[in-house]
Amino acid sequence: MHRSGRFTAETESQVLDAIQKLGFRPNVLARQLVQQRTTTLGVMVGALDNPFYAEMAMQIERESAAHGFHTMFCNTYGDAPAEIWALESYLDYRVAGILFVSNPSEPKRARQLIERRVPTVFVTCESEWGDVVRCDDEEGGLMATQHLVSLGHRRIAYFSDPIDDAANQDRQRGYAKVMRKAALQSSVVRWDRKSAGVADTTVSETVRHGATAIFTTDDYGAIELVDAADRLGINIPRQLSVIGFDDLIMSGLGRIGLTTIRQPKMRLAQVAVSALVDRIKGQVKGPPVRHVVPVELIVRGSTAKANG
Amino acid sequence: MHRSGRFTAETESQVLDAIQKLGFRPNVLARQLVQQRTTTLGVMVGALDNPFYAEMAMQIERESAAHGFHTMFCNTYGDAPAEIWALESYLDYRVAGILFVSNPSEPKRARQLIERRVPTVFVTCESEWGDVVRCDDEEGGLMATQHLVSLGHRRIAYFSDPIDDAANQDRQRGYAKVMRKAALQSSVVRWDRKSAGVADTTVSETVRHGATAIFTTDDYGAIELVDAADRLGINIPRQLSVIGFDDLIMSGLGRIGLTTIRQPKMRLAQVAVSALVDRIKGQVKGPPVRHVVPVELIVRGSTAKANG
DNA sequence: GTGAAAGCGCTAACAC
DNA sequence: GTGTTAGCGCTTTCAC
Repeated sequence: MHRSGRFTAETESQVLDAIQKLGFRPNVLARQLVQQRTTTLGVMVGALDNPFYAEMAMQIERESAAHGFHTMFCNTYGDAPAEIWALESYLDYRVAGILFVSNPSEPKRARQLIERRVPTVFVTCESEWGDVVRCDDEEGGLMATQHLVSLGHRRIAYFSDPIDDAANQDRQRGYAKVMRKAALQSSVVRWDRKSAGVADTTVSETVRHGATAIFTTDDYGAIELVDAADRLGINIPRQLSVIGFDDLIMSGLGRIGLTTIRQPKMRLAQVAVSALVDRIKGQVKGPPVRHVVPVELIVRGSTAKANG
Repeated sequence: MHRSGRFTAETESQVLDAIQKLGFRPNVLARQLVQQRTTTLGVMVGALDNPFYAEMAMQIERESAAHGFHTMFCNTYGDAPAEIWALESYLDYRVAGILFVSNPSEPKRARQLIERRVPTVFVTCESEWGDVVRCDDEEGGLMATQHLVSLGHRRIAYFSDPIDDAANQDRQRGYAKVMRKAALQSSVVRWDRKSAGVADTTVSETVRHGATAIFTTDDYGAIELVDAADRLGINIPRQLSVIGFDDLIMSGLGRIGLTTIRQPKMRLAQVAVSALVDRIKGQVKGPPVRHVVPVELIVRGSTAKANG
């Protein structure tokens, strides 16, 4: 604005009033076009009806806004074409950066589309070429399994996600390490939770085979297992201990009371958005950076001493 | 594309290859600038860590994508300045339309900012000047209360949200109508769920005053009440029936088992996005339109016959 | 300091 | 049809 003495204060305020009244707003599109940079972030997130993603999305949006960035969201929903469409749109919009909250369904395509073109950060998931912000998933797996072992459980099953991503693998590795150390036999169950009734049969099988505890790769799955156990009349935690991973808001409800490994979602979002913004501003250059955020064991009612 | 015989097929495919290889993508900003229209939608949504908003956000994003529109989200979080910032940003971005999923915290400011400038649809909330897509909230209130009355309850309390929006009022009106008709005394409790321990004292008070049933204005609140009742040792539904509103995914969990009035979230999103797109394309003109979507009673375990 | 001019990457309108 | 041109609304540069 030209604040010279050229115009009287009156004229100036009249102009300002007019701007207010007419609701004039500078055109961001034009500015961004000429400046060759935007303040838009593209966020790829698994379905928002999964509370973990919803909670992450919320934190990311808040954090981005705090940095002056606007967020465009896409529920990938495991739908590869939709994901590619969104990714291409982000490029067309010349987003300043991209945030993956869940693994791309077509990692190679995603990579060739965006690598070296727009800064990208992977939160809660893995990548060979972009910055990664993750919890210490192996440590979490260790803590979860150790918790169960220290409660006297000997037959502990690990329930893995059908989407076998890095987080899942690391948690499983933590599990396997503790089991080996304790000279216990590992038992990994991969279940497809999409199909109805699968939880029931899987839990029932697992218990029939003698398991007294289950470590599930995420809370949302754990809650389904608890639901199944309830239906089957299997008492939790008396007959079966269940521990999850994530610490969703709903996991803390009295009726759910899920013991779990907490992922600090706000912290993850903060680190991820900061990392992305640093890349965008060019304050960080060079090879991919990895950020690891610590996890925490939250003990609630779904785990108890093994009887006998 | 110029598909004349001017160039050989070979040349053409070479060019196309180059486009692919270099990852050329047309600049949406430039196109939108010259076309004077965008395919971006701005969505104002209460905090995404509230499952109702998360579920709505997901449906809206999916539906928008199906119409070829991109969504920018803002968690209002009841934070008026953040909301205004987002709204102004949407205008700066020249969004094609705006969707309110929760009431603006500053309705007047919001109105003067966007009215007659960009098409706006209010889903699940109310407006005097924009299109509205809502459930039949009064009918829902009627159904919920009728359900409790028909179970033999005489002292039924209505738990209202501190944010006394139109949806809340309509549900309350439905409640009041049924109570009057049944010659029962209404009892409306307004509680501020933000403060800790409030649920406990409020529930305890309500039961002490003789209530055997509570109708809460939303499931998320109802679940908190159930949690409180559990802590207080009040058995649900034996001593206290609880019915909510929304039908969140988590309300259907065995351990929650909340009787509720379902808002069809997918349908709401479809109608809302269609209405908005119609306005954007100019296929609908003139005064605000109201769309009403029917609700449905879902009976689960949190309500039962009144004893005595 | 101030004002004019160039140009960001597209689309639409217009001659040819 | 096909090639050229103007211009969307800004920022930046460069004379003055």
